Amino acid sequence: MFVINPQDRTPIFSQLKKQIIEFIGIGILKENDQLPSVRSLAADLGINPNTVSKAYQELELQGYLYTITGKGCFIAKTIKSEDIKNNKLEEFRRLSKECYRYKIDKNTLINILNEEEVNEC
Amino acid sequence: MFVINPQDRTPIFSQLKKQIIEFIGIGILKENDQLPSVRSLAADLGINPNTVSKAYQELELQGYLYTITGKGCFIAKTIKSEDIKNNKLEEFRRLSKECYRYKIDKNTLINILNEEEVNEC
Amino acid sequence: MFVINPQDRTPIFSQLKKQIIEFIGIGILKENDQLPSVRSLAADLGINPNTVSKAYQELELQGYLYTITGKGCFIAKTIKSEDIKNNKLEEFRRLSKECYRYKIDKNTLINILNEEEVNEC
Amino acid sequence: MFVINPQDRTPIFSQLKKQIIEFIGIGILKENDQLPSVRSLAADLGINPNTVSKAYQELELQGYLYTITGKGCFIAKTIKSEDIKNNKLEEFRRLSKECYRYKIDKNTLINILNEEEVNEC
DNA sequence: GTGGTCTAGACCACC
DNA sequence: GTGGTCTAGACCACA
Repeated sequence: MFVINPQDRTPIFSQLKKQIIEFIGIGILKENDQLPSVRSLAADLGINPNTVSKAYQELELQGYLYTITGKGCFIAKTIKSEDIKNNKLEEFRRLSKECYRYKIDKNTLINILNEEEVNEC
Repeated sequence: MFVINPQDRTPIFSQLKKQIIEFIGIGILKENDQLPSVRSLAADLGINPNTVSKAYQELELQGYLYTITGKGCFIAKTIKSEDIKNNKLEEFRRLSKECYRYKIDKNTLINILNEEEVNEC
Repeated sequence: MFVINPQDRTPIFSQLKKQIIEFIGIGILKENDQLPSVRSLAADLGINPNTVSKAYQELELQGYLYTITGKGCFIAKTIKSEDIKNNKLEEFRRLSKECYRYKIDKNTLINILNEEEVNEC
Repeated sequence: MFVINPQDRTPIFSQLKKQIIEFIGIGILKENDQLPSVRSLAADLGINPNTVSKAYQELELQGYLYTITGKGCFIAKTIKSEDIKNNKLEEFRRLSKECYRYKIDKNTLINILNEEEVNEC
């Protein structure tokens, strides 16, 4: 389900967090879905359970998960899913602004949007 | 000229590199322009000279700068400007793809493009 | 009768204990009242019978309950009610002290007391 | 400066977090004050640096601190200090409500407030 | 020097 | 079985 790239310089627990947030955003992980257990996921990915635990705990602090000790970790109310989309939109706005500063033409950007829309189908 | 945010988690030398590259891309820094000396820039920004030095060294390795010992650092051929645009476009393509995966509507994205185009004027 | 919040980080058996003690304090549960059986309460609350059992056992150890094997669990002498009030008062004193240390004004605290007194009616 | 009670069942890192938050609330720790380094505090308290680090990191996630890698940890904008007071007030309101439910008289509570106010001076 | 990450391995509480 | 905490010890990046 999740993929860790050891070459990537971003910390393992961050890679994991990012993927979980993405899966919530895309809708693969839904409210009250149970996440794999700390130990099993660690074994699957070949990493230390503490590392998985750290990812889960930070996600809990940020409100993406809730934990029931002795039972497992579960996706929190999907309100967060809207937050995730909004973050993406903010990122998009920032990047658009940057493109304009580099004097990139709006039509060039819209062409890319059209191309990728087709790829997606 | 440059702005450093020490609270930002991205290393200071990276912040500096990024801004120099951006200035080359936008055209504020042109071929053969001289950069401020390591010491003076460090003093201006209130950071360690080693940090400035590290930024300059990496930029030289990547071909953005050339150094003349005893004289200073200078911007290398501005051809890089095109590369930077292309990098931005690739980034834009990647982000668009992601937005579609999040089921964000194309019109929402185009609206943002329109809004930012106006802001830019 | 009892309410369990599995998402709450306090262990379920503690939540249960706390509510039983409160009910004794308020007078809802009186001396010699019978508590629901371990199995039925567990079924009602959708939790593990072991968890209910643990709560009952600890309460018995603390003198709040007595058990008659084969018949069930019963509330012990209600004298405990006074103790509970005193505990609350001690807690109140501790918290008041803390508020003062935080430079919170006495009038602010009295206002809250007045507001809640009205709500209670 | 900080005190760890190993007898206390609450986790060490939580005890530490709590004390730091209190110190911010009381005003002992102010905006931009530097906290002791992870290693030195760990040595002082006789605990593992990782444990201190965990406390600091959670406080950062919650907005109480900011970290400059290579320099240290610093108290964030004191806006948080208001939050801390408000949390105390909420706690006070909850406890007041509870006292009333136990049929504790308002005057009893006000007497305690008066007594503690004197002690504080 | 600073903090950040990771591992290995231990022990605990809860269900 | 679940997650939570802690230690010891290693290595890295940054200033």
